[in-house]
Amino acid sequence: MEPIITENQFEGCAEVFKALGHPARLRMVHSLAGGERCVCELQELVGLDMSTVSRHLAVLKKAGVLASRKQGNWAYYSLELGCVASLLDCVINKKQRKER
Amino acid sequence: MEPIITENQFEGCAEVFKALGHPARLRMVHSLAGGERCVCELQELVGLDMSTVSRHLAVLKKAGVLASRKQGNWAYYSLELGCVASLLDCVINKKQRKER
DNA sequence: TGTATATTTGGCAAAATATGCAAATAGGTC
DNA sequence: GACCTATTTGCATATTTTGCCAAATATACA
Repeated sequence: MEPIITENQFEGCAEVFKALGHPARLRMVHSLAGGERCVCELQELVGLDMSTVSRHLAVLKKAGVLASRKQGNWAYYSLELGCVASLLDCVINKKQRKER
Repeated sequence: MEPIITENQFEGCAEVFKALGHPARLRMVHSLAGGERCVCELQELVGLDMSTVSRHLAVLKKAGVLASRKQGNWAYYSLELGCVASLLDCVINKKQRKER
């Protein structure tokens, strides 16, 4: 009953973690855990160039972390991989407990 | 009661995810979830140069994911951030459900 | 002391990533 | 149609990551 993890699964999984492994992207994901936002809101949140934000969002979408929909001129992003929200809590709590 | 996440927390958290965001590192972490291993065992697992494995392990240790102890000639690494094991399961299960 | 083994570190080249600016898209409005 | 706005894409550059080889460490053993 050992669940065997294939190389493909490791790679897909690593892609998710890699996508989360950037402060700006993590901050945006955390914000999106509270509901969908448009790119301009996220841009204001992280304070990077709009084009840079757009690229970060593309990374997260490609990894399967986010979904997006277009409405008029705006693009709205939302959390697709729901468990990511608890991942964040988990890591923050663990680290916290150690650091103080 | 809103838990405010500081910039430092985001960065520490991102460092953890970043450390997990590489297939070889993820594979080693998954193996270490089953108990501590020496570097040579992990080297065999991932099939990279020993020096490369050592550096990967250093990344994980720096992020707080792994701990290490030295005994004789051998260095043993073990999982320090326990929740990481369930993170992996969480992401793999989510992705799996979507892909097939 | 010398030798063997496990691990880490220094150096380097190739590849990937991050970022901003400018240009291209796409969808609105007049 | 022309114009405005939000977003994405092309390009250039700086930085980081990855991987190996070779050298340095450290520890055990004879």
